[in-house]
Amino acid sequence: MIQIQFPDQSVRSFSKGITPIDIAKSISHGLAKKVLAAEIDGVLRDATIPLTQDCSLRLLTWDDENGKASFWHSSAHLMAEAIQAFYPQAKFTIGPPIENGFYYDVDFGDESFTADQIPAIEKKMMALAQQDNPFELYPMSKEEALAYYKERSNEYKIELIENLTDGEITFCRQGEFVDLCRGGHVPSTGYIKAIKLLNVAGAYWRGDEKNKQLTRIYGISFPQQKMLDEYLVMLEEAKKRDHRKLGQELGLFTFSQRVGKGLPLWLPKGADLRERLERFMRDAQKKAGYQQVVTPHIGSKSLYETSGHWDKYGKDSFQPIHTPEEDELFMLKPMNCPHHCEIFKAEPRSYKDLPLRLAEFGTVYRYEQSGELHGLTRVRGFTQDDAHIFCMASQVKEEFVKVIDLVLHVFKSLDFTDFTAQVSLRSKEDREKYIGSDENWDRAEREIQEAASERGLNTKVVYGEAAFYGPKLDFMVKDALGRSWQLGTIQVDYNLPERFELEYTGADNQKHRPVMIHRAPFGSMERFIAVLTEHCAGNFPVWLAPIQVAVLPISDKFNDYAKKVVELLKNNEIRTLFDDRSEKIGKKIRDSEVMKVPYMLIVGEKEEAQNQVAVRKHGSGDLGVMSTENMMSLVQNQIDEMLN
RNA sequence: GCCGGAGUAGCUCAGCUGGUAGAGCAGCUGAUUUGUAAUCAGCUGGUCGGGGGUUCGAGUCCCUUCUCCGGCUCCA
Repeated sequence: MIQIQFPDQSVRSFSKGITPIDIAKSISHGLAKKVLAAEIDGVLRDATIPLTQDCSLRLLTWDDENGKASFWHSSAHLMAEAIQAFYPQAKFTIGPPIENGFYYDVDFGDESFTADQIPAIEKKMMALAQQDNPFELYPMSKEEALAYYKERSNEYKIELIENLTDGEITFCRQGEFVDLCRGGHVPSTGYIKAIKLLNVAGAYWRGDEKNKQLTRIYGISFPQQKMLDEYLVMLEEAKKRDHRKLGQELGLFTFSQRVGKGLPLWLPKGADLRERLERFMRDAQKKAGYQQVVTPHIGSKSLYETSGHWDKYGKDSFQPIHTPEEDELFMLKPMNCPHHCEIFKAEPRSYKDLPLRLAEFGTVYRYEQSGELHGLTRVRGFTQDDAHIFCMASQVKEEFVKVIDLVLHVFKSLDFTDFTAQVSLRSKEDREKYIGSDENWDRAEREIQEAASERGLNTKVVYGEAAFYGPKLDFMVKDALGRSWQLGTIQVDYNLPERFELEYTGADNQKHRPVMIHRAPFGSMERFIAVLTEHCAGNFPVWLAPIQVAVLPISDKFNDYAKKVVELLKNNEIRTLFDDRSEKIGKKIRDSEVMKVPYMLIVGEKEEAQNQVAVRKHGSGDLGVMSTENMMSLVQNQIDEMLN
């Protein structure tokens, strides 16, 4: 007999060799049907493997993250089996589950895999699923495993096996397909009822550009057809929130091939929205003790030689600009910090001046790889809500906390709740590549984490993600399609003060080197607006909406009265659209609804007679009649609520 | 940059196996004077992303190039 401990801490005895699925059956048949896999002593395993010693057991269903993982991982095996049926020469590499679905990276050799093969693969997968073949996990010695893949000249699996320990290697067989696998499968292929292969992409072996590019096939699967249908509908819905689509529909921005790719053109409504956000940030920063500066869009090449950026990024940047003067070279600025360092140096600094906080909406230009460009989230010219804080090492923590507060204030004002904070620290091993003293690093790393936890941030600590010049804290947000983007960032920098030989005079009358903190709460205006647009599906909060109120006369007869209402609103700085077209009211309402205008004021005979307006709110309908003054305070209150 | 997909009117899209472009919306003009998500009619609008080729003939087939989309890699 062995003792099994369940998640509720209860312990029961079972005979040795019982499988998790049998245990599930002993509890209830309903449960047994739902069990996909199991966590044994916290490790994801197949539910069909015999238990031979005391352990803790958690039965996993679709509702568990790891349950889904086993399901999708099994689906990857199934896809590989289907692919193998069509491409016997294909070499399989890795096929993991991901957040939504799974993929498999395959080396098709000389053959190329294209998207039009997908339906055939899907069909084959369904056929294989219906065979309900069990996933059988069995051990292999390292020698046998290597021999198996040598015979099939699969250098990828060989490389994987070489890094594994003999005795811990297992293979998995389902139907005709055998794969190196540590496990975590559903009991049999029949569990998979609905499959959709989503796209084909190139992916480098082990994520390294120098390695061979493999074909990655992404898919998703479900235990019920209905769930797949719902998922696909959800994907369609998400696409409607795409900022690129909304940006066009709402007239926020555009791109022109002639201007150049990755160079957004802000249309009046988008520019207005952007300016409003800038003003909001400027005011918040003023209160937080920042001073605004302005620097040019270019800087001499030597500036970037000093900063070290030329060496590190020069060849992948926009190339230097020449002048009529020979040997005179300027760079489009890829960041604002070198300019700000020179501002720091413009006069002698005392410890009493610190922290010195220099802010600028600085437009920078980076030559991003063409395949990377993406709407407003990845562009080649963008404006950072940048600032550099020059402070003493002893002030880093306090400044960090203040920046976090600023970011949280901004996020709250925009109703941004779904974000995570990522703390990026040095890698635990390779410490050579980092600049700055261990002492400073240790302190900054500790203080960043303290600052984050003091402000109750939901943080994820990642080792090895720190920049070479300092640790950082990034705010990550997901877009409509679940892709993660970095917005706000706070970074400690020991490098630039060194390179620019920044100094201040301390209380001891000695020269000291300040620490620099780079920070940008929005990150970039472009990316922030992109994510904001998706976040609110184009329904911007009233304080940001390019048009806040549309005045819609029932007919031309009431244009004069409507015009008075419009004037009153405009005099009170409410952004107002006057729709005086000779269209029917239904059409005017529809057009304003489509443009996501927060409030519509309908005025006709009754309203004119009573000197009132009929208010309709976007998305929710008629709010009834009121005076224009009351309407304005309604709007004003809503704005105040968001901003205070 | 690499792998895969796609470019037809301002927007959304149709155009079968090659026979010299079509709809709805938008725009313009006119009529209509309207009560909470599309009034009617007429008109304008496209070297079918660019270039080259095959063909009697190319939106349709081939090559090349640009741009966009999905990923990979990178991101000071």
